[in-house]
Amino acid sequence: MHMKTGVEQSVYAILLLNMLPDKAVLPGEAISQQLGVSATYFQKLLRKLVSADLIASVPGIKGGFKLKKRIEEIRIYDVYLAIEGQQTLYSSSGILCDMLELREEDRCCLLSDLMEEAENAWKSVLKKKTVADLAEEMKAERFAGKLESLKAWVQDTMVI
Amino acid sequence: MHMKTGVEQSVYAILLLNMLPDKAVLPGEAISQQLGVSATYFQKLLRKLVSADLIASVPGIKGGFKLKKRIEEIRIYDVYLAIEGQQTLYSSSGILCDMLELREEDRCCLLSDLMEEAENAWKSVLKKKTVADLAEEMKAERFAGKLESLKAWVQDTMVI
DNA sequence: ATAACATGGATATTGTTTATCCGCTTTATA
DNA sequence: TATAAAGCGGATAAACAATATCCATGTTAT
Repeated sequence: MHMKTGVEQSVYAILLLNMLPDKAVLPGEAISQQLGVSATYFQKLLRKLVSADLIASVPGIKGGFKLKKRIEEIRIYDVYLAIEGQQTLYSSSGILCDMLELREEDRCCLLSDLMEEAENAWKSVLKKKTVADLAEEMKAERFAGKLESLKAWVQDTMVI
Repeated sequence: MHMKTGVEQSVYAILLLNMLPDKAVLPGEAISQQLGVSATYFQKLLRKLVSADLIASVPGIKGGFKLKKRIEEIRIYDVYLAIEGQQTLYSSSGILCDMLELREEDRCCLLSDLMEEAENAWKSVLKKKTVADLAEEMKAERFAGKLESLKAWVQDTMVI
């Protein structure tokens, strides 16, 4: 039971895209190179972010990706949902139904309600924080110098 | 990202063991047969419950498993922990460290704190409920008849 | 027309979970 | 004291999910 690495990668990709000036885009390959992850696979994840309407894609030469929403409007939960999908953390395998010889419709799993509550508690924390909050944290002094290099890289790499 | 099926199986196994009179045990094979799961694999899970001190095992002929703690003292969280282990739901892959060229020791993952908080929120729900609470819910009328059959099966199958 | 990009499907690789097998120890009982 | 039935632990296989690659296609600036 472990969160996919794509969630972390996506959050940082979004932070990169946020450094773009208006109208500019960043090619998928450049992003994955900066993140240090598999380019071909990360393209698949970028697709999921597009489907979730978090980022937009521009095809053709001078194409790439850019934000579709402002980072203030992108919760960590939204990124999680885009990458991991709707699947719940727990789903009953119906053991109790089988043991008690009840029909599935009777919803006889004793754990479902609790697990749902737990998952909601978990999600609600992810809903509290936006990518903008993280961008704010990234302004800390200890990052300052390196952050400038990163912004410079974006300026160099973006296409307009 | 999905919880192992062993957690649900273990909870119901514990509920079965709770139907045993003092001194009696239930062989692992009988338990897995009742649950309708793979016997050889479920033995491994039973071992984890033993290691976690939730149940006790008795070797030799007339051996088997019985509860070590009262179900009032077994939280769903304890079962989860026994089966899934200490591994956290999220762990940083250090992407930001790499991008900003910082050392790992600088703990520069922006998500870690949030994810830890979310996981704690999740766990705290699992800590609120004990297996005894579920045993109580199982007394509902709609289960009544079948529950008696189950208890009868335990009486028939247990060894003393 | 061409080159650089995203798209989507098919497929391979890797890792984790689930499942099996076997040789071992333990213990009640014949 | 031999035996049978149980748990124990290590090695290994099978099934599944996550990660990664490849390729044919569509789009667009030059």
